[in-house]
Amino acid sequence: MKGTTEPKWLSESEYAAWMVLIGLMHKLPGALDSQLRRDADLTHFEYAVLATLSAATNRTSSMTDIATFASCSLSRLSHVVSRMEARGWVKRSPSPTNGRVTLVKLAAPGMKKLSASAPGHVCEARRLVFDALCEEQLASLSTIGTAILQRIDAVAEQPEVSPC
Amino acid sequence: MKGTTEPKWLSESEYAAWMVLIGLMHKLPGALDSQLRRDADLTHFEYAVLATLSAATNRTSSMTDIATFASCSLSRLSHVVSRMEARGWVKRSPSPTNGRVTLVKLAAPGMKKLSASAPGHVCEARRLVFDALCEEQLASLSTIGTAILQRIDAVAEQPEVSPC
DNA sequence: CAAGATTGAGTTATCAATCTTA
DNA sequence: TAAGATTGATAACTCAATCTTG
Repeated sequence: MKGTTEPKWLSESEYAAWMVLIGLMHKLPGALDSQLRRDADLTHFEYAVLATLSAATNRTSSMTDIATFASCSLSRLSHVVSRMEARGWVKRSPSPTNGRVTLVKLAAPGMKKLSASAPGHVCEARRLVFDALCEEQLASLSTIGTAILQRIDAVAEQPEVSPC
Repeated sequence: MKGTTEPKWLSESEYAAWMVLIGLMHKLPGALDSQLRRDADLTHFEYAVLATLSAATNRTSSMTDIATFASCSLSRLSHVVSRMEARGWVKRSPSPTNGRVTLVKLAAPGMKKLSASAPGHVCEARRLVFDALCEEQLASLSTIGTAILQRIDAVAEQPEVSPC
């Protein structure tokens, strides 16, 4: 795909893109956490969980489904949901139709928390990302990001197979 | 810039791009960590520190400069460098020209560790990212990422100023 | 036994306070 | 006093082990 470049190492343009991507990966989460922590006493990950639930049917979702949406391990989610439940934002209950499944429901205080923090967070997203991009770049970002995510998901299935 | 969209909320295309970006932020670090932990008993962040030092003049750099390159806090870096020093990978010493500055030098075992783990890591980078993109997308990724990083750095300077 | 989820132990990150030197 | 860096306490994450249900 990249012509005749040596496959084991990165080309100059690849290296440049890699550095940018790594920098983005390290800085964007921190920047989002900063704003939410400062203004709403909320982790970006907690925000993501609240947002996922608010968009779900009946504001309820299973642990596994939330973990899929939020791109995290079930273990991490379980710890976080425990803290959120202790704060009264969500409520856990076993699924009536499948005893193995835990359903998480967004409670009123959690919805209130989300509503209160959403405008500031959206504003920060606009400041950090969308104000910097034109329509074309926005579409490009979606396409490129989606392609990479597909790779990550595919590799997660077969981590041991090394093509090198 | 986005025409007549309501500034407080995201448009459909913005929302789609945002979800992709968040997913990427959550998954890519984990994917890189997985490969390095499994194959080299190394965090991606530790790898980044080693790589930064290997590229520096005399394989030596100040804490502040490393933190800038690796996009992290000085505090986090200090803890990590302590662990790396305990493993014999790097060595700290006060700067002879400025007593406030700590210089970190990449030691032979650290260089060996980096050399041993680099091919596998580069391979994973290729698998996850570059194999999925054409030349044009690669360039686009650099441009877009750079634009966002500039915003993040600018906001980091003036976090309290909210334009909403 | 496998899927869904939880737990606890150990590790790493974050925040605020501190220390030293220019 | 501010820059550069470190430290310790607290909080969060990761991994492996475990538990329960289908």
